[in-house]
Order: sequence, then structure tokens, then C-alpha cells
Amino acid sequence: MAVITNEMDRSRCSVAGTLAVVGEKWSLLVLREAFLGVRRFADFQRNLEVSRAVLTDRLATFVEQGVLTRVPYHADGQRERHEYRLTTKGLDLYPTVVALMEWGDRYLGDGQGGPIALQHRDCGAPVRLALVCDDDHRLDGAYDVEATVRPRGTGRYRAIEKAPSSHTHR
Amino acid sequence: MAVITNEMDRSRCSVAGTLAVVGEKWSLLVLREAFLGVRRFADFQRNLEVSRAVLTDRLATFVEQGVLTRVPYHADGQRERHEYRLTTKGLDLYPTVVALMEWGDRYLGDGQGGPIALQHRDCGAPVRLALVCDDDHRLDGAYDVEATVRPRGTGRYRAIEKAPSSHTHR
DNA sequence: GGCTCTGAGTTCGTCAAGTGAACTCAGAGC
DNA sequence: GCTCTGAGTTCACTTGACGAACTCAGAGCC
Repeated sequence: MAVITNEMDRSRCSVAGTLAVVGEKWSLLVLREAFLGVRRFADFQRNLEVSRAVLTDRLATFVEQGVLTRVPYHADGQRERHEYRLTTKGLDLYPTVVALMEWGDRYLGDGQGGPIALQHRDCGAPVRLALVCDDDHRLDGAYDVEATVRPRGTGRYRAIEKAPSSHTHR
Repeated sequence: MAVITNEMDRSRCSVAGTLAVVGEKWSLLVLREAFLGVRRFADFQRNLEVSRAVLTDRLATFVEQGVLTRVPYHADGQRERHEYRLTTKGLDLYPTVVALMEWGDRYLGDGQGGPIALQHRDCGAPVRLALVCDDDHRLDGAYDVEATVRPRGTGRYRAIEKAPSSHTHR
């Protein structure tokens, strides 16, 4: 099983920490399948065509990290087996998977939208990710955002100095 | 340089395709730095502590994929060098990086919010990712979304059959 | 003109991670 | 007793990452 360490620089932001959990090969594809409803080892393996050894490792890592839980079940005329279900912590990775999907749909497909469409369960309208602020403005992208760094151990933020925030290289 | 192929299953959704571009080790951390304003080889290398060989490969892959452009510049008393700037295609990966950051802030940090805060440039309010639908509803998460598969080559969608969508395993 | 300094790589030996194929193991059914 | 199946584990091989050393081009200094 993959051991999650602090070796990556987490001091600047949490991206590296999250990648320590979901950044290995196949991890995010396993999650994609989980979000599509897949729960069983054999189904993950069939859909992804990943080697059993790696799948075993990725599932075990997710269980260890609290992203999936291992739940016993007993199917018709079969012995007891386990299935893997998303926890709340795992469900909260949904935006990450959607972000990857939206980018792929925009830049890698045929321009017709990707093979999977997401709809609001209540109203049926297409669903997308949006950058919003707490004053309820809808932002256009990275240029509308200013990043500030909070020094370790304090509750205060200061502006980034050496690294200009994204607007400076428009 | 990494060669991007179609070998990963793109038929089910675009996640695998996007991961073919940004899924290798260090790729998303290079992008994180780019979004913080880093442009030069030596700065990426210093901030990430990644080996030069890998950094060279990741930057070259991004340039080849149109995520970064290589722009010559001439600094004070230095010979001409190149810097790497985000293209529109690259800037559109911002939600992916923010999604990773938000999850890390929520589950890996001290609960005080992560080391980097994002604010709306216009109004200063905190910025976050949200799932929204075209009827302007704000969704809570994966359970509010229904995924439908569009068969290859058609413009129509049908409901997923074998793999139940996420609400079925609440 | 020779020497050094620096940014931006490239090369290389070593080690970790992923791959496909073969092997294991436990229970259900015949 | 024999076979079947899901879920792994083991193994030989290949690919990818690592750190250290080497290269290369131009600027500045003497």
C-alpha cells in the first residue's frame, strides 16, 4: 500500500497534500468509476483495465485515507465479499473529478461535449463548476482571483511577494 | 518528453484524457506554481525541488500540449532565455487546481483554512468552487447530480445502465 | 583572449512504481 | 472430489523518478 508522507512541500498550499492521496496513477480514475456507481473490485478492474496489483493498492490506500469504506456484502449463492463505497470525504472529491472532466470535454473531445453529461437531479438542467465569491459574484477565471499567503502558525494573511499573482502575467 | 496517447479509456469520459496531460507526477504542482505567477525554469525548480530532468519533461509536455507557451525574454545583463506562460487552455485548468486545494484545506490542514487564500479581485470576498446548474441552482454535491452517457457518434444521451449514478448508493 | 559565473538543460546509474501473466485461496455448487 | 469465481499476491520485466555530474552559450571581468 502506498504510504502517504509529508515529503512534498505542503507549506505553500494544499495541492501537494491532496495529490499525495489522489495523485498516483489510476487513483482519480478509480474515483471516477466510484462516482459512476462502481463498488466491486471486479467491476473496477473490468472498466479500467488496470492491473489487479495496482487496483488492490489504490483501493487499500483510499480505505486507509478514509476516502472509501470497505463494506461486506453477500450476493446470491456467493460467499461474503467486500465492496468499496465513497465516504463523505470521498464524495467531496467530486469537484476535482468534474474539473478534470470539463477540461477534457472542452479541449480533447469533438467539441460536442464529452461522453458523459451531468444534470441537476431536481430540475434536469446541465451542471457545471463555477468560481464564485462569498458576495455571490460569478468569476470568469484565474485572472479574477487574487491569492494571498497565510504565514505558518498565524491566522493572518499577507499578499504574495516574490511570486506575483496570476493577473500580472495576463 | 512524455508522449500523450489514446491508450487510456476515453470512451467513458474525459477524465482519463485530461489525466494524460496533467496526470503525471509534478504536472499539477508545476501548474500550481504557474498560477502563482512563476514563469522561469529556475523558479519552478527552486519552489518545487523537482529534478531538472523531470521539470524539463513536464514543461516540454505542457508546451507541446498548448498549456504553456515558451516566450523569449532578455533580462538585465543576461543572455536571452525563455519563460513559460499559461495559455488560455492552461488557465482553464484553474478549477482543477482549486478543487485539489479546497479538498486539501478541508481534510488535510489544521481546520483553519489552508496556507493560501483566494479572494475575488473586485470585491475581496473569499472565492470557492461551486456546482451550479443552468437554471442557477446551487448544488450540494455528487448526490444532486445525475450522470448520463452519450453513445459515441450521436448527439443524444441515454441514462447509464450498468453503473448506477451516484444517488443510488447514498 | 582566457577565465569564471549562471540559467537551462542533458546524461547516467540507481531505485521505485507500473505491467501482464501466472499462482493462490476460500467458499458455492455440481 | 472437482470446478468455478472474485479477490488478491507473486514475479520478471519495463518504465519513470531521483540525485549528482556534466554540458553549453552568452555576459562580465581581468
